[in-house]
Parts: sequence; C-alpha cells; structure tokens
Amino acid sequence: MIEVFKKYIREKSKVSEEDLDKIIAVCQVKRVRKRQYLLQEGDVWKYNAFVTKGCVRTYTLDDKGNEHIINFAVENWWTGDRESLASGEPSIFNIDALEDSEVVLITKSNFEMLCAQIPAFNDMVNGILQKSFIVAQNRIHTFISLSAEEKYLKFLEKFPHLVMRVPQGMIASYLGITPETLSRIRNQTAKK
Amino acid sequence: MIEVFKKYIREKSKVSEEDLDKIIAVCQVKRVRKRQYLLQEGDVWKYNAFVTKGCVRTYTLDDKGNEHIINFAVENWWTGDRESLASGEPSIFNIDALEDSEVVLITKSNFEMLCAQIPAFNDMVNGILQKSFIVAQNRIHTFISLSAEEKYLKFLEKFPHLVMRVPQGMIASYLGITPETLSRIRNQTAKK
DNA sequence: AAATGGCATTGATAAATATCAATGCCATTT
DNA sequence: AAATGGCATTGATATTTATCAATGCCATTT
Repeated sequence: MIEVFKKYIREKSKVSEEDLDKIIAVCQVKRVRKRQYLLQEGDVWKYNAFVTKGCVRTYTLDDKGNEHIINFAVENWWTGDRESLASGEPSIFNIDALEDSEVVLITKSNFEMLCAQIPAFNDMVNGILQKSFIVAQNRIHTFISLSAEEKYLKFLEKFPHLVMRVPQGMIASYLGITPETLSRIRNQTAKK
Repeated sequence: MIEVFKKYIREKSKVSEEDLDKIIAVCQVKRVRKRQYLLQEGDVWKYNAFVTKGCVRTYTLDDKGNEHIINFAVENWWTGDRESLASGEPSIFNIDALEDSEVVLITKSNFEMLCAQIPAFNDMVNGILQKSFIVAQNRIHTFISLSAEEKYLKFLEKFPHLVMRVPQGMIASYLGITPETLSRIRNQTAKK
C-alpha cells in the first residue's frame, strides 16, 4: 500500500522520481489491527506517520475515564503527535486504530534529512502543516460560535464519509458533546 | 520599533546580519490606533504581520452581532489570516487593535522571496507555524474536555499578562462563554 | 439458535450555561 | 463637576446540555 503514499506525494508536490525513491527508502510500513495502539499516553512519539489504509483516532482519557477525541485520520492523511515529536516529551495523547489499518512511518531524523535534502518535499510538508493549522483554527471557531446542533451539521458537511465510518459516540466526543445529546440532535433533525 | 522585530528574528533564527537587513528592507511599519481595523471581513488579507507593540485581536461577528474572538496577539507574536492569504479569498475575520499598536507588514510575494532566499528565515517561519498548530490543537483539547471554569483557570495560567490587558468580556468570548458566566466564575473562585 | 457485547435510543432529572434586565462603577469627555 | 459610555456585576429565569438509568437493536461469537 506504499503506492498510496507515492501517489499522494506525486499529487501534492514536485518531488522527482529519484527523490521519491529516496523517500520511500526510509519508509517503514506498519499494519495495525482494529483497537491496536499506535501511541499510548506517556510514551514519546517518534515518527511522522501517514495513513495509507483504514482509520485512526487521537484522543485523551480524563479522570473519569471519558474519551476526548482530538482527531480522526483516514487514508491520505497524517497522524501523530507533533508536540511530543518536537519536544521529545511524553505524549498526553493516545492513538489507536478504528479499523484494520496501514500506516507509513518515517523517523524524525530521516524526516528531517528528507526535508533538508529535498526542497520540494520540505515545501509539501510545510503546506500540509499550514493546512492543518487552518483546519484547526476553523474548528476552534466552531467551538466558540456554534451550538451542539450547528457543530454537528457542519461536521456532516465537511466529513460526510466519516459519519458512516465512525461510531456516533466518537463523533459526539469530537464535537465536545455527549453521545446522548448527539442522538437526540439526530432524532430531531431527522424529523424536520 | 522595528528593533523589536530584529531582536525577535535574532533570537528565533540563525539569520545572518546581512540577511536580516534584507528582511528589514521589505518591511513596512504600520501604526494602528485603538479600535482601528487591520482587516475587515470580506477583504483579502495580503500580508504576514508581526506585532511589535500593543495588542490586536482576530474575531468574527455572527447574525446577532455577537463577537467571537479567535485570537489575541501582543508584542512579539504574529497576526493575520493565513487562510485568506493562502487562498486569496475574502476573509471571514476582522482584526482590530485593542490598544494603540504597531505592526510590521511583509507582503506575500516579499515574504515568499525571503523564505526562498534565506533558509534560516524559512526554518524560523515553519517553526512558528508548527508552534501555532500545537497551540491550536491544545486549545481544541480544552474545548472538548474542560468546563467553563476549568478553561478560565487554564487561561489564567497560560496568559496571566493578558488578563490585565484585555476586557473580561473578550476573554469570555475567547473561551466560548458569556461575559456573565465569566463574571460569576471569577466571583466564585475568588471566594475559595 | 441462543448468548454476548457494544452501541444507540429514550425518558426523567440535574447541572451548567445563556439570556434578559437592572444596577453600579469608573474612566473619559464636556 | 456633571454627563457619558463602556464594562462588570448581580439577580431572576430560560434554555441547553449532561447525567443516570433502562431498554432495544444488531452484529458477532458460541
């Protein structure tokens, strides 16, 4: 499934075929079963990771054992904990697979090497980072300005495919509401 | 006050003094009075902007005329709308000054030129972007996992200086709660 | 086919937060 | 000094959302 990653790089960057080979050479493919961890709270995250198949989530657990889901990543998107990777500090997040999945891993030092040696790769990476930031900022905006129902409707618009793929309780968590509230919202909006 | 910007670059990057001169050469210093706009909803944002003095905020207005504050930026931090800058689309945000302020502006094309010609500058910029993303992600985490009171206490920890500088109603908006609720929270926590 | 486990749904109730309205407090202007 | 405007505070009430508990529905396992 490394082809998925190659295709992505070809589409998103101007990396030459030789450089692409150089990139692939340092990739490690990891298969993770459903419910298997990619990262556990307290461990240090050491990779850049790209999902080629399946779906993973990033979340925390609070004192009461409630899950708080920060992110979903499906095929053709990145996952990991940038903060732990950058700082070398233990992560506060857990990452696990919601389906049997496949992930491409590149170690921090290899990744830095690629960025330094392949300008087109570096540009792509920074473009992704920029996009990630914009997405995060827009999500912040939904939290400060929308009601539970509005957040859900916006989620439906933006990620229609995720709705079928991810349990509702997890979507509720992602939106910062309880599963019961989401269930009622769905029930009500269905009637309209 | 361009010295503030120079000092920042010297501290945050390995840019040489000659390159620093090259950077400063394309900087435009803009002074903005309290309540003056730097950007209005519907306009396209065309700069990278660094605050050398004062304080600005980024916010939206909803149908009911309520403000929703996305961000504050004080001396030594950046402001602007990355999304509008990248896409060339009109911004959905407003940015205005909360105090008489001073901002250093660099146009998009000059900024790209600097990034292309000065690797150390490019690295600094990407480091800032990375940090911005991490901050945004952590803020998302507060929205999905904390109560109003907890969010406020965390805000106090992280930005103690802002509390004295910014009207409480704006902090409430930044936290996604009403001014009344914040007032009551302060009243209660003061008693403890 | 029966049993199991994980969700989603639904109802009753509680808690958190928003809304509306009134008042008070300052700093700034006149 | 008086008047003004912008906030913050406070109280009463409404609305939203969470919590707790019970039930039901499927898909998977036995």
